[in-house]
Amino acid sequence: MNYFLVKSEPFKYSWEKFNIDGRTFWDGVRNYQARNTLRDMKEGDLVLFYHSNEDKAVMGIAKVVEESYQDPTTTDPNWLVVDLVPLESLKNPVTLAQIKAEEMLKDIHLVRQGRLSVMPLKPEEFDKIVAMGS
DNA sequence: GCCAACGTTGGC
DNA sequence: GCCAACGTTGGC
Repeated sequence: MNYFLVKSEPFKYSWEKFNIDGRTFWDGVRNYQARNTLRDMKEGDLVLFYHSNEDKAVMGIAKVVEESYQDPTTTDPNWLVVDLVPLESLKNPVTLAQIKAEEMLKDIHLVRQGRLSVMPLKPEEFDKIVAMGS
């Protein structure tokens, strides 16, 4: 079981919209490092859903239900998507400021490499953020 | 709205 | 293959 974090701008695709949809394919990744991470996602892996810009907070937990396949929004074979379903909302969204303030979380990609839109998390980092949000 | 970080592109 | 220029992202 692996753990990840994905980012979305809330006005583009929000956690609320994701919950209404019930399932989505994670498209629009146009960065090789992020693509490689998508490729590593396996069915059943857990993914934190982060809102950039307005909220700057982790909103909830999603689950990978379909491993990577060709991005249906392009014919360019370089790009992939995975299918995600929402699992649960965090009671208290965990803000970027809170994450930065945590000693064990200050080195995660979200902080160190802010522009990356899909990134791996260590199990203990995932657990920590979920615990902070409960 | 500004700016820093950083990935990508293209000229040489 | 290097590196400057440029574009994009995202925090502030």
